[in-house]
Amino acid sequence: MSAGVARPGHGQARVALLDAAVDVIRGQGLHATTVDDLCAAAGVSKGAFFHHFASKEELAVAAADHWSQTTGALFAAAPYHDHQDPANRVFGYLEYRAALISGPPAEYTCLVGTMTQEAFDTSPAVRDACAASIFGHAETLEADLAAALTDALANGAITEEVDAASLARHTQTVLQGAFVLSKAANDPAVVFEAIGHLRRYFECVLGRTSSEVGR
Amino acid sequence: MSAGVARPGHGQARVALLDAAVDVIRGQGLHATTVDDLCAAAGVSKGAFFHHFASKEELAVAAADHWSQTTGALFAAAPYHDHQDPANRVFGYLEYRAALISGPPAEYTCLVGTMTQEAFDTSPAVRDACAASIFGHAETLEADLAAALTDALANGAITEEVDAASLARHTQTVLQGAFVLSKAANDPAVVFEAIGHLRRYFECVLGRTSSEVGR
DNA sequence: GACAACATACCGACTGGTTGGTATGGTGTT
DNA sequence: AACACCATACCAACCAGTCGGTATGTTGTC
Repeated sequence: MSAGVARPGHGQARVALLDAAVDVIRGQGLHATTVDDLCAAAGVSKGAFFHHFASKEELAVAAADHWSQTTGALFAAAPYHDHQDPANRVFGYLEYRAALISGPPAEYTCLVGTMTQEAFDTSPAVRDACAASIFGHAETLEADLAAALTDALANGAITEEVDAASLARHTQTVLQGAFVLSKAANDPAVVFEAIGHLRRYFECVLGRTSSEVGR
Repeated sequence: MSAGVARPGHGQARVALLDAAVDVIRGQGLHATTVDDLCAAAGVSKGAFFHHFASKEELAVAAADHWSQTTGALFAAAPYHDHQDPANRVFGYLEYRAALISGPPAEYTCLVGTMTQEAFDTSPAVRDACAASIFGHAETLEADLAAALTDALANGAITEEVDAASLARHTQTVLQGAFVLSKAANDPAVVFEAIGHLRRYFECVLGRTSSEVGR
């Protein structure tokens, strides 16, 4: 994804380093990734690194923010928002997540999920940035889930309404867990499996199937 | 949990180090944990460390195996196996998992889930040991789930049977994901939430409620 | 049961390579 | 010429792993 060999142009070192951080850290974790690793992957010198970031920890925080922004933009522009029915937007989100899974785990797993585990005790700043990214992304699903739930309640499809915010968080729970198992097995199949279970759960909670979602 | 101050008795250094590894690595990850950290936590010298383990990586593999054995024994002796109904054994498992959640995240989260993320690219041996632990534990749920599913199918509670092995894996997916979110938020509540969603999913898939499980 | 011979368990100072971070110098743009 | 941007050389701290040595059993022999 990132440059690698070719040296980035003038003024591009910062983003090159952030992109490299996403690639490398997802594979080997934050602490196993050295500053030199990042510089090499970004095709940038150590001077450039410390010109833009005061410390490795500051880069990690910036990488988490960068991740939030790039993935946020990706999902904001995704086609599933076009569905009229809010439930279809929810199912469309799951389909879109599945469509993003390809290649080795380091390319489709989540940066902030990986960093969270390591940063928990060693760096509150990184941990908080990761938390903001995960829970911030979950919040983008809340409105659609809430609308789908009230629709289902009005239609009589369900009798009991579960909490939309909690359901949105659960989506991230399942995906993060799927990434862990997927890395352990070194196999993307686990992620598809998990998304399938999550879709079935949503069908149950929303009292309907997802068959009408255009594939 | 482990000794800490008091020096362990003769012949106890190995288990002291393994117990210390479980505690420390769950908090700060594998690579951020130094050999000296582990020796200090175990109350053992560096010489003892390298007497028992040829390298830090070998300790990590041994710690994963140790984790498999201790947790395996814990769950094997857990009371949920006593239920007559296989579905109740499944719901009892979830209750038992929830009952284990208390204190800070480093005390209730999963060692091998934490190490998986870091070891993925850096150490295949550790990754494989983690995978064996996770998927091995999932397999202990398969029989009960399969039995509960065939029961439900026979009772007419459900019409379509989902794969028991996949469902067992999904249990671990949800728990691992819950641990990630729980560390990010530094809050055990997310885990309870996730187990609640998983229970509701099982109720849906098994076509019944879990109310009759003795609390 | 005493004693030699050996094996296992452990200690802690030391080392050589690594790593995060710095100091300084160079280059292009305004 | 001033400034942002970046490269290279370098440093001090750190860390995995080593090594000589001690202490505590264990085993066999008489």
